[in-house]
Amino acid sequence: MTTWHDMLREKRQETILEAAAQIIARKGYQRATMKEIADAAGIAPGTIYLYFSDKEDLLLSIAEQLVALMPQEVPRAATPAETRRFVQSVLRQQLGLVAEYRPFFEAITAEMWTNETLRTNYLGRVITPILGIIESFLHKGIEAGRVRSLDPQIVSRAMVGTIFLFAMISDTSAEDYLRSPRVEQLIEELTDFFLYGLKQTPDTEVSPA
Amino acid sequence: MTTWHDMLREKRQETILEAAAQIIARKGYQRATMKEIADAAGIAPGTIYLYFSDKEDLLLSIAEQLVALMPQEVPRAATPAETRRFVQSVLRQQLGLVAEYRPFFEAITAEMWTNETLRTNYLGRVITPILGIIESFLHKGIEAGRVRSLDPQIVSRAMVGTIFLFAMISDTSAEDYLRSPRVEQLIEELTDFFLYGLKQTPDTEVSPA
Amino acid sequence: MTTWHDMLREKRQETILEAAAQIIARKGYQRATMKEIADAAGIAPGTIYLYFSDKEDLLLSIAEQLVALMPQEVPRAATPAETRRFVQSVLRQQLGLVAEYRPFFEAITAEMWTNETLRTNYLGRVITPILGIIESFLHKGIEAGRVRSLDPQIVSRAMVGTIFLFAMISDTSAEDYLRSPRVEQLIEELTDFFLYGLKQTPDTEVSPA
Amino acid sequence: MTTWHDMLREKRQETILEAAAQIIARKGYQRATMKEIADAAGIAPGTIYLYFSDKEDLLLSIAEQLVALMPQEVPRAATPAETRRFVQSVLRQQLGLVAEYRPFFEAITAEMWTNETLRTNYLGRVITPILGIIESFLHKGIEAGRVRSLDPQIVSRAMVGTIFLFAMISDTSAEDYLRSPRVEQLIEELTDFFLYGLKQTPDTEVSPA
DNA sequence: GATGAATGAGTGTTCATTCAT
DNA sequence: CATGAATGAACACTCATTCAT
Repeated sequence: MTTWHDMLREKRQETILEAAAQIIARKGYQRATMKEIADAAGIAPGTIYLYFSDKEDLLLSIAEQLVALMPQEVPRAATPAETRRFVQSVLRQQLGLVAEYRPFFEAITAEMWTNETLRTNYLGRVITPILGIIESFLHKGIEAGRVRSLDPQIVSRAMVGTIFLFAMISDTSAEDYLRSPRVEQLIEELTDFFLYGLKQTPDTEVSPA
Repeated sequence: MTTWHDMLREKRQETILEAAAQIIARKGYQRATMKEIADAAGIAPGTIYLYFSDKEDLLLSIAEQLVALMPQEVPRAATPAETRRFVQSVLRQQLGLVAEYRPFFEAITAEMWTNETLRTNYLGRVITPILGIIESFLHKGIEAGRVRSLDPQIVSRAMVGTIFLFAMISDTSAEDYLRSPRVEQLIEELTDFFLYGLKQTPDTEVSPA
Repeated sequence: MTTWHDMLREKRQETILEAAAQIIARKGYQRATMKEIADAAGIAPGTIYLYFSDKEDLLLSIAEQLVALMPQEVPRAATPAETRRFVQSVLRQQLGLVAEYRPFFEAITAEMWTNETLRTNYLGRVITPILGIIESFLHKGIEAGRVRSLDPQIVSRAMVGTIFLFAMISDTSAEDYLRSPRVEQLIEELTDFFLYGLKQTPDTEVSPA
Repeated sequence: MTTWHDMLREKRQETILEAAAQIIARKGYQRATMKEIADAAGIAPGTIYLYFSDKEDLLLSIAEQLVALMPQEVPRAATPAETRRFVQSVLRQQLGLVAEYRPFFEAITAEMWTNETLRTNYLGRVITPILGIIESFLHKGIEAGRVRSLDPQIVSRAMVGTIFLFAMISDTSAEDYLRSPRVEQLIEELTDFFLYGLKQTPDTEVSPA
């Protein structure tokens, strides 16, 4: 077994990937140079090619990392109270991931618009699964009468869109919603909004915790 | 008056800008070459420089176009029924703009993540005003007791995030939500979601049209 | 006779040539643009081509102007006193020409080093004639015993080199030797130097005017 | 110690600089292309940029080479006979330098007329020091009564102008005065001319060797 | 004749990638 | 394995020249 050897190799790969994500997130894929990435990783440019086939591979590997991170499950919700818990879980999980792996998300987000391969991968393997989890939950909720009869496809996208926007503005603007304890307030407000909407109705139960 | 001459010049500028937006939206700012843009506009590369100082100017001018498009006003809402109308107006207006000027939005969106100048301009002059309009509406609604006591900053961002996501996936995926009549259904569903949330409550009035 | 017409045409040619010399002298032939020259001449770029075949032609025409200016004669010197007058005449004539047509000289001087055609023309038709006049004078002077037995080719070049250097530094540096009354002092000193050299000898007659 | 490595690097730099001087001397700075220079140096265009920041740097480095070459001293002259030796030394030294590094001189000479930076550097660091040495010598000579009372500023410029002209025509024309043994004759004649001038005087001691 | 908008060939420079050490 | 010097294709931009008006 070259276990020891393999671990070293994997460690080095990770170092490079982190450096790449950092640089690409900041400057964009096109503007990031292999030299810069190598410098940030503390190695020579040529060495990158011993671990990745080319620059594009670096980008796709960053996306792959995100894919690997994505949770396959979210706590099921069976009772009405769990609808709230589900929404909170999704928000907390996703916003938490973004906060932790921000350079990776940013690197991919910035590039996906104009890179077919990347978009397919990212949307298909990162976004779509989340949408699927949410949609699936909504379906069951609607069937069980716990959720109003809304189009799950549309509502799931609205929720992901919200997460997406907060993820993005948190870094690019001064409004850092993802730094705790702000993130907890954010989750609370969004949950409330998603559950009960804008409208004041006489008997809506507001945030029953 | 060289009105005729000026119009010709403006027309040409527009042609170039449209071609540039098209190409940049598809390939990204960095990958788009001046030659390609010139070809798409049906002119020689050098001609672009008679109308724009450089490639960057082309990009900023695309952003400027978007800025110019942004509406300064949205119908005020005074009565409960108008809360619905306001949400619908915002959605219809924004989704409509995106649908019509999609290449412009896409070109800027793709580049803004890694371009400080552009981001400042775009966020500050296109996104922030919309957020402001929504926030202001929510404030008044809350004061008037028409809207539940939610954080306007957060809710406005959730709504814009939703719009943003539909705008983006509409072109890049097979799911074209913005082509009528689907867009009308989308607006209806989102309005409903935003107004009343997910939760089924015994006496929530659902979509009273 | 299109005399009137021809004069107009010639006048316009001259205007363009002066503008060209001005710009080219300042920025160099390569850096000078046809647009700049046209602007300086108060016409449109295209118009230049009605008077000159191309940019190179402009340069060669400037050289041609200098050729036309060159005097064919310099006062003969027969008596000893006239040796001084000859040297003074050459200096005054050449330095005067340079002072008056400086842009033309500068434009050509800057470009001749790297332009075969120009160099051939300029050296052959402007410099060589002057050298010839001086050489011829020296020959006769030597034969007549008025001038020491020096190599006329070499001495004539030394004199022209001196003129050349003063012509050039007069504009480029702060040392403007060509502005009167300094030029008169310059001529006087140079004449003295050329006639009697550096060396203090007991009975050398110094500047007997 | 990367001494060996450093030497290789320096050698490569020199090769590029020589190629650049060659090409620029022949075609002029503007007309010389980086591709041509690279070809002449036997490398790829991109490689030049590993040694020089840009084309301008190449030109300034050529000038810098000349600056480095300039002698700081010339033999002092104390006795009358040494006046002759001083003049000869200056001529021999300067003409020798030019002959050896002609491409460097030509490249700079051709460009300096229209390049402010270059002119300042070249005149200030190459020409002015020589003028200073000559002027200083003349001053002392005049004080000591060995040299006639001439304006040192003017005479030094006349001498440098002479050197300048021979340097230039030697390559550009068919008259190659700088190839030995002609250069020795040139030095002899010029020394004689500078020391005693044109005028035949009854008792001037001619070239006492 | 005069114009100046349009052209498109030409060039400096960057940077992903290779490969001799 | 790691290096980093060398490569050369690619691209933004300039400007002499043309020609429809």
